[in-house]
Amino acid sequence: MAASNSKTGKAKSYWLVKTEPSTYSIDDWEKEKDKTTFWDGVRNYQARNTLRDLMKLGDEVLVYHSNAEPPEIVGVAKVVREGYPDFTALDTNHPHYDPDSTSDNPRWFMVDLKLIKRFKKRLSLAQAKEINELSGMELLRKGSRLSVQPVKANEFQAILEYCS
DNA sequence: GCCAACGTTGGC
DNA sequence: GCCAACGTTGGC
Repeated sequence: MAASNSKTGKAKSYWLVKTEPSTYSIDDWEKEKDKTTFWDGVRNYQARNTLRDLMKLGDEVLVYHSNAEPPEIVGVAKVVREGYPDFTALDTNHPHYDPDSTSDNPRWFMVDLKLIKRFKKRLSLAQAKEINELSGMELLRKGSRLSVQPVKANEFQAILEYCS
């Protein structure tokens, strides 16, 4: 039986988000009030659509450190607020400001995520490549750059098992 | 630091 | 609508 989402009763979905630890790491996240943060700054349409339309309350999200040594999956978060306009795109003083996004017609979206697990045993990209179950993972696709991406239930499960 | 892969822009 | 040029991502 598939895990169900406690809020909607529908099947839970799984995702992965990337962050560069030199900018925002899981340690920074840990210090947030209620371990909750808004996932701003995504400026890619496919990822935007995921944030706006697909990520639902209670969905679980792998946290990945990109541009890191080593690059690795470091924990799990969950969606605590569904898609809403990314206000940093509307703020002229913000580095993520986008003049083409307006409050009437917002172009970029974000969700709120709460950190729920820090892996004691992290899964590096190199290690992930050794796990058969993960061979089809979007993260492992050559040239994959999507910063918000879907994860299959069996992939999520395999990663949890490895990291616990 | 290098560079392959990718998404976006803009001339035509 | 094509596609070259460009900027960015992100592993190595």
